[in-house]
Amino acid sequence: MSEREIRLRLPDGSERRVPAGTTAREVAQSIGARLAKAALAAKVNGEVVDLDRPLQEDAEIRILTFEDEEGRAVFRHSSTHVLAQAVKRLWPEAKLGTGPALEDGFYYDIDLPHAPSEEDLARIEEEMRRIVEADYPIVREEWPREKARAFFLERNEPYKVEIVDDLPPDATISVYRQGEFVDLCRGPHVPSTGRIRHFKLLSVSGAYWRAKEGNPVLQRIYGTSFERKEDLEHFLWAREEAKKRDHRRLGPELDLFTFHEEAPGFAFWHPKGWIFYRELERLSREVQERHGYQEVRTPYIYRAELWKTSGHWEHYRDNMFLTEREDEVFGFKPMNCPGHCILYKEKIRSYRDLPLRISEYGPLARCERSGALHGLLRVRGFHQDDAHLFVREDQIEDEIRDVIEIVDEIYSTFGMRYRIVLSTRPEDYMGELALWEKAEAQLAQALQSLGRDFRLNPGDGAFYGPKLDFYVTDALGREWQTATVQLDFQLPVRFDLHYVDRDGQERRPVMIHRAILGSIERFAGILVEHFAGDFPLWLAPVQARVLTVTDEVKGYGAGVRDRLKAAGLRVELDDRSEKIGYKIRQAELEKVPYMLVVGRREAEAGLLAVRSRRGGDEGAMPVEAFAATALERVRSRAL
RNA sequence: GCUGGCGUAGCUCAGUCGGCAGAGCGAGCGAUUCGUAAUCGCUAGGUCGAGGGUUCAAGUCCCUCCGCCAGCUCCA
Repeated sequence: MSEREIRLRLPDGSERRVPAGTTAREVAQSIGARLAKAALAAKVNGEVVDLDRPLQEDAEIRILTFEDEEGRAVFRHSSTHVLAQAVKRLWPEAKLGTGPALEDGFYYDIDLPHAPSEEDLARIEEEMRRIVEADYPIVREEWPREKARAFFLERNEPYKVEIVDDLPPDATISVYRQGEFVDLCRGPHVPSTGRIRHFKLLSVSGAYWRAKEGNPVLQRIYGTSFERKEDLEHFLWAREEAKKRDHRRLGPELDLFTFHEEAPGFAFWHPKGWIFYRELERLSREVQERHGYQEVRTPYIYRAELWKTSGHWEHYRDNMFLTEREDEVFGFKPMNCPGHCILYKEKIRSYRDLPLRISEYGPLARCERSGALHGLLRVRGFHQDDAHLFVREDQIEDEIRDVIEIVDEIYSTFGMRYRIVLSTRPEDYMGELALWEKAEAQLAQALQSLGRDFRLNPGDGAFYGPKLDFYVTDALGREWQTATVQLDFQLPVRFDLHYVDRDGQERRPVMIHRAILGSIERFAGILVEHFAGDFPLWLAPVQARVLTVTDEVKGYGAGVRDRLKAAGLRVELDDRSEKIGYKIRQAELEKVPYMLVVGRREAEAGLLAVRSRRGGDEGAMPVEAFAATALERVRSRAL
């Protein structure tokens, strides 16, 4: 047998020669014992494979560990097999569906006679622990189609049989074996069950087989797993913490907003919540005015004719609130763009008028399906920090750069980081190919010129234009899609928009839909959770509360409150005949940033004693000195 | 919209086998005049989500609807 050699290129650029047939595991071992121990799978020429896969050709290879997104996916995927094995041991009649990895966990859809209870989950976990202890090797086998089909048929796994039957004729059919358990699976997997040491089953819900209504409902068992115990513990802590700061609990508790069944999907903003909401709008207006945006307010109900022109009638009608009057159908606007197109058309536009930036904070309504509603995060009635930019083709790049600067200004104010995803032309695109390519190049160029990393999501754009989506990360590490920049080549055609170019010719502008906070309602909900209701001073509905120690200083307290109010702070007075500790406790629970204690000492010296929610007792100071510091924090929107 | 679960005082929850609707917190009133996270006492507070049914009797059992929750789905 000839000892053929192959060349492997490692991520650090180095190259090494090994005999053909060397496994990824052996490569990892040759790199280092630590890496070999951490190795979960390997990425060979872009394909994620088992560590035991023999390498036959020259390749780029990367050993995947839990630090890699793909490594985690393999780890979680193997976790689902441990889960499935445990369930099959406890309920042999269970029929397995599919069990993929999620971003921070996994699930397995299983046909069980009854929904597993909390106790059942505990039993499954116990069984999983035994499987992990046993440390079964996870072994890949490739089978002929008929063998796989017969095997799963015989084991009474109709869903698996269905998957086998649906695989393309030329597909390699692989199964993975661990102990007595065999699952149809493309893989790859971690080397043995002993790797899945730290896991937790989280919840159960129903899910249709293959996500198709009408199909049988399987029990979807959710769980998560980590390589390190601390990471699992941190994950579970963050989950608990998320529950605690759920905006649906904190909102009413802090008297910000409520929901009522009389108007599902629409928020009632209370006085305190509305102060917070308006501060968000104010920030948006400030930034956008500086960037040359012009705010307008357009109608919220239009004749159906308008929605036919815009294409919403065809594509979005199911999500619209429609109403009929005098034999005519009207629709409440789900978006501002058609109204802004009407504004654009009012005049003949010159190339000099562009870019034209029209912003609006008006009410929007989308009839989200009842099951989709979720506090402020998914509502039917909302407002966006919306704007439509009408630009020449050659202005796209500059304009995108300007939008990204706005995004920066706004998100840095909240101390939130974000990442950008560029989605490009889908298969069913409309419009000219040349325009698409030019626009996509400008989007990428804008990002590159600002030195921004971004992920490419090829083919995920809308049929009318490519887009940028922004995902912000909150204090618990959760990601939220908020800002979006959407190029639109179709609406200008539908509304027959044009401008007169330098040469006197009429040309088609490109429209850019963009929102930075997105739905302000939704963003408000995200912020409540991000700050756990503990808002920075500029957002706090009540910025300071004057607390009197005894009744004899009521008058002084009222005076202090009035002076601070006059200075421009949002201040309340608590002069009830309660003990100071009680008043402080209450103010703390209401998350008031500054508690200003006034007793006889302060009254005599003309001072106030500052206690800040974050810093505790900060000592006494003159009223005006406090006002000046506080106002400066508000002005700078300090965190 | 679909699957499953839930709905009792402002909030959190208890309510057994169908047999007089409860607690804590909060609220109101009164007393207390106190120095950095809970002073004491008294009082009020309910269409048990809505409608229908079974029963001598329904918070409890059955049906329909509404809302909420976990998912699915959707997200021109």
